[in-house]
Amino acid sequence: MKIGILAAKTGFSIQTIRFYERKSLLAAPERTASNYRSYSEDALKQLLFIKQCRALDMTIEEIKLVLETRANPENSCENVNTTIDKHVDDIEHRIAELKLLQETLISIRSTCDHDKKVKECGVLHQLDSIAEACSSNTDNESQLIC
Amino acid sequence: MKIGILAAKTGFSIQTIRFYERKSLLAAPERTASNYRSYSEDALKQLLFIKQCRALDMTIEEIKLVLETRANPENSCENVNTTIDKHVDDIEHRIAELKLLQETLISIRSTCDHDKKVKECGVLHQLDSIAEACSSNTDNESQLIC
DNA sequence: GCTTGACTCTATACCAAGTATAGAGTTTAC
DNA sequence: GTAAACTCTATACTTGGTATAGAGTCAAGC
Repeated sequence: MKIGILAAKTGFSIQTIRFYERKSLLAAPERTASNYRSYSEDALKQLLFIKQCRALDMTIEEIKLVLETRANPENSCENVNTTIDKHVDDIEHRIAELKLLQETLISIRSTCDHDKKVKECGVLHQLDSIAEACSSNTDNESQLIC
Repeated sequence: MKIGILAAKTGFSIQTIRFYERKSLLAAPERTASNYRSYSEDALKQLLFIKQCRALDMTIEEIKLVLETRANPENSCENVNTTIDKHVDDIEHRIAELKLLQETLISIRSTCDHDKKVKECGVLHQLDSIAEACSSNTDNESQLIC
């Protein structure tokens, strides 16, 4: 199967498939006489597996590790689980951060109703006054937003 | 004030300050006779303002827009508000995505207790079987995880 | 006057995870 | 035979910085 078909079947772009090959996430396939890549069904399965991992936001390095672990059925799957656990944790932190940011944004946004001029804009004044406060406070480390 | 002092006062690294100058986020400062950058208090305030914006996850292009808008007090502040609104929206979507991902990860993770072998690992089986299912289903668009 | 260390300068390369392009060759359909 | 569609390699670009090399500058101590 040529790369265009594989791309259509997996939903990856042709460039991304070649990129994964360069990154050793996907083995270099056979070539035709005219140097076109020729993929097996296994390559398709591998790419779909990779797709699941990417959908779970794993990095390429992490996926490489999972693929290596998976290659030997007698291996312990411990580091696969560790990878998943780490992600669950990371995502939890990220959600917390985003929620805080969301609140800050909404709070700032509430200080300007609509279509005012710059000099009257509560949003800009907020941003300025926080900056001012940080400027006069030399102890940057202890502040949330500075 | 030299760049090292400015870096210490703002919490940005020296490289980042020079990077912002290259990106036209910060005006090129005066130079000393020996070609060292020499910053004013205004540059400090500008950087602290930029810091607030970055803390709100604005991109450099967005910050540039806000700075340009801010430069003229008679301007309408509408696009500043639009920028903030867009961010609130983006973050909401991102949080929803992450929550879904979190659930998927936890669900997959629950299929492997601890220190099993690869061939018995529920996590790997899950990843595989989703990939299999996607492989036999040609209608990729309508599926959540494929 | 000389050296040492701390500071700054420019230019360039690197990170992740791809995307986009140019320019060349190949295959397929009519 | 030719045109469209496909593939190839190589390279540059994206974002928001970070890290390095190699050179120049400045202040302090001897």
